[in-house]
Amino acid sequence: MPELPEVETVVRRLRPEMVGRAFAQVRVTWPRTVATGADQLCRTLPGWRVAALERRGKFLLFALARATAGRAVPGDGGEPAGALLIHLRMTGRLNVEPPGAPAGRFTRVAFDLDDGRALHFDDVRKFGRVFLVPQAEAVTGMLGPEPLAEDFTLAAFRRLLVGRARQLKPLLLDQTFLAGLGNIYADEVLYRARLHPLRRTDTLTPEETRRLHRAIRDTLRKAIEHHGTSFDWAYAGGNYQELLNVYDRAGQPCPRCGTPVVRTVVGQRGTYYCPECQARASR
DNA sequence: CCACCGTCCTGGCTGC
DNA sequence: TGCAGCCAGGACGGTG
Repeated sequence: MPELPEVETVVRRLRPEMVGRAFAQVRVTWPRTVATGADQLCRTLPGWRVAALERRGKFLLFALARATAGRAVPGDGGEPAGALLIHLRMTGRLNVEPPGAPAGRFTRVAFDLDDGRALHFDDVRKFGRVFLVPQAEAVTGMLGPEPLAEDFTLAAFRRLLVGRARQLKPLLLDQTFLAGLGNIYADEVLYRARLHPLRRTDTLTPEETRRLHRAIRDTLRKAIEHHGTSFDWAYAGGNYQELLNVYDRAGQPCPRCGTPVVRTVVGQRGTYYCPECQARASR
């Protein structure tokens, strides 16, 4: 499922195709996909140009500007459109289709572009969401910091943990704590940091906190580096697994010590870890 | 403040 | 071979 590295990969792939393009007609085949209202999206988006495409957490963020007057500020003067945001959730995919391409079986929203092509939002499970808002912050305002941002330092991470007493796994999945980690990378981060998923933040030693901070950044950076290829494999059902140390590897040997990887459920989520490397108590 | 549960969805898997 | 039933999982809202 798309987490920060996958979304980053999609953004990098789409950016050269989308920036500068203007939206024409929008077609919605599953209205609930559009969290801010399908009718409003279809009415409002045509005529807006993509000024920039960024990632915030697991959101794709299309910053909009008026297609005609280059000076218009999105969201200014009560303008109804300013930012288009898309969250892929479990199975969402975005592709730029050539002119005349028909909507696929799972296409939920089709955005026609001014060059005749179309951006298709396909989503088998219909969990993905599209937002059109005057200000992106209306959607992203609740998110915690970007784990790969320069200012997400060890000191900043320590400050984030002050006064909290939470299990590590649910904490890493909490987007208001930190933006971008999902179930796969949360497990991979904890494996790399050699910390048990149920360890509580208030029991971490300074050294363990340092390891966790480093593991978050290293795991995500490495995943982004490798995602030119692995992302496609994941969706093609290929051996995406080869990049993963513990996720979905129950019973297989830990790459570090050979102990069989264990699967449990933490906070309703399948959770994989090495019972030897990630012992419950600190050591 | 924190944990836990139900909801949304459907392809793919399991088991008979 | 066919099919019923279950599962995964991100985010959110409600409850304890």
